[in-house]
Amino acid sequence: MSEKFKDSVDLMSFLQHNSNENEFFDNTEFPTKKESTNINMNQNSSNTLFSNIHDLNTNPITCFENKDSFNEFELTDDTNNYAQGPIDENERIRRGQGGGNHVGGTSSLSSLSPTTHKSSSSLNSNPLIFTNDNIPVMEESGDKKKAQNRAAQRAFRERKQAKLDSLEHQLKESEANKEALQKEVDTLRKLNQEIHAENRTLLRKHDDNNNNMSNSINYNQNNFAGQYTEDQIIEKNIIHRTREDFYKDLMKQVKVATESNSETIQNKTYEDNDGNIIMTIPATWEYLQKNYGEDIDIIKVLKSLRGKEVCHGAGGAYPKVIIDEAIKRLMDEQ
Amino acid sequence: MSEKFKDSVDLMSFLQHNSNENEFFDNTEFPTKKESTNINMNQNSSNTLFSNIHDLNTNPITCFENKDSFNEFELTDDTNNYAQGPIDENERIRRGQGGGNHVGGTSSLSSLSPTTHKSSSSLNSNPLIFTNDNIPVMEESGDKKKAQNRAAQRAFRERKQAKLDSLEHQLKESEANKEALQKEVDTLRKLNQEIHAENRTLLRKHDDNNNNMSNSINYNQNNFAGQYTEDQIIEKNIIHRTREDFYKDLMKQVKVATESNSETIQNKTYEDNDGNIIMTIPATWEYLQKNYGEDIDIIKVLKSLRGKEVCHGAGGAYPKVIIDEAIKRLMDEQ
DNA sequence: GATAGTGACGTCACAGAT
DNA sequence: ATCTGTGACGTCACTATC
Repeated sequence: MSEKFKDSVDLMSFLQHNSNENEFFDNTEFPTKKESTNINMNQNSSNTLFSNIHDLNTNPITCFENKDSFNEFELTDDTNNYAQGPIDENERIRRGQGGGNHVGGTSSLSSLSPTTHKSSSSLNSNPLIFTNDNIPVMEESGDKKKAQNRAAQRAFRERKQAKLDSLEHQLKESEANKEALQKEVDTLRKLNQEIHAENRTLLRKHDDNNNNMSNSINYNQNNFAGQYTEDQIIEKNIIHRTREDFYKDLMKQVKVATESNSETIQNKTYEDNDGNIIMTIPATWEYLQKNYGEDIDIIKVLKSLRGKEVCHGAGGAYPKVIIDEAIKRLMDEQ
Repeated sequence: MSEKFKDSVDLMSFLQHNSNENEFFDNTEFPTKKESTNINMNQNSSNTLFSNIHDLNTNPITCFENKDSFNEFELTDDTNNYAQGPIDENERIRRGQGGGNHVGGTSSLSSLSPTTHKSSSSLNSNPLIFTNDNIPVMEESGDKKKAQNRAAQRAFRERKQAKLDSLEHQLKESEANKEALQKEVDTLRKLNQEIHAENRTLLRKHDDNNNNMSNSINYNQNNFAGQYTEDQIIEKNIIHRTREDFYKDLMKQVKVATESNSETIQNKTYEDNDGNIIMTIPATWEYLQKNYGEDIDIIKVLKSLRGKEVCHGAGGAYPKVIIDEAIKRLMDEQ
């Protein structure tokens, strides 16, 4: 009963219902020996009541960590507000509900359970209040403890819920980011493919033209004797100019690449005759650093790669397959 | 009390504690009128007990949706397992705990609260069982309902927890994916830049050649009117030829550069504002390899250089002074 | 060593589904 | 009309922390 009305301000209604309730309680599982407890009960109830009113209403701020919790009880007075969201204190009172309906039992009874209950006796500073018969009536601080527990649980639940909400939000955001990134990857890949294709086309055309050119040169040669050297010269000039320009461009590229923090991997990465990607050691380093820099010990990988170099003039190179294998091994180890 | 031991199989211990408890319950808030309730109580308790044993133990599968819930009670028998994870049924019993400790009160009492309680009376098909005195003893289906509620709540909690776990897992995965995608984006972007630069170089080359060609074409044009279209065709061909040649040259040069291992160093070496030579890590590698490849353990040097990186977007670079110092140290060691 | 935090649970109210 | 799912809450046991 004290539990039942613990949070209730409605002392009058409690007192009103009292006699009737006693009628009912005749059939409780725990028959008590005598009377006089009625007075005790009332006394207890009011004690409990007041202590709880103090705990939960007059000074709720002490019970709750954040203002929200507090406002919960201050803002709303809608007693019909069952639908969603936290329930305000009035509503909680109105319902007189919750698992804690220890109807007809004082909290001290809990210490009587066959299970080991240390809390009631060990955790309370003033464990028991005695009537003049020296019969333990109730634990004042036991109820205090209960009030604390209630508040703690409430706060905890709120934190938990907030955490859950945040989690959900994070996930949503992460998924959105992922999608955006995936789109970007697709776009970039496509773009890459296009440019690459263009470059390849240029290359192929170049070869064709080369042939064309030599054909045409031959043709010219056939048709115009003596033009050989001139054609050659022109060709050379063109080549030469091309070379220089190329080199200039290359340098420019390198500069841009360096400045923009974009490395010149292509200089160190190539395909062998079978189409396997081969990376020189510097390229390997870059590759590792770029893609796994935070996650693995690059030097370890390089060490594990030692001796697996394929022939390469510049002091060793590794097939990308081998590198990836080594990375996988190392990551599996971790 | 029936609540207290609702889920308990330990009827004996309950009975043993019974008398003592009655002593204590003398001071409950709800003194009952008479005796004979003792028998009733036992009866009730056993009723309750059995119905709950049935609900929760002998036929637990009816209470829980999934096999996991069921196994919970089958797998573990560790009564000391407080630490984490769900508690098996034995543990639950041992504790005899939970909010539902309606000590000393039957569930029917809840309907006596001043708040409107419809459930007990309206939601139960067989609300009350009467003793031969026609005194309501307990609600058989009330307890049934409670058992159902317990099971439902338990299942719900488990689902909720599973959901939360899954959520966390999803988030983790999503984040990992995100990171991978981000890396891919970076890689692709870089690659794109490179290819694009290459493309641009090609195009510029092309334009240059174009100009060259068009000069000569113009010249030709000047000389041979009406050749315009043919010239255009030629121009196109020539342009292509030039491009291709350019590209070949590019490749050649790159190859030379790579083989001779001389060109690419400068790509990664630069001077800082004070004129100090700074080498990126790949540059360092090349530098070491080229100049000391046979004499020292490059990896050792790199290791000794660790942590001495200066700021460099591409993942670290070392002042040449530092590198040389490290080399000297290592050589002195040997 | 009192207190807060947390895990587990049971109870109730209520909304829907059946 | 009954059952199920869920939100809210309180209680207890235990741990961590100051």
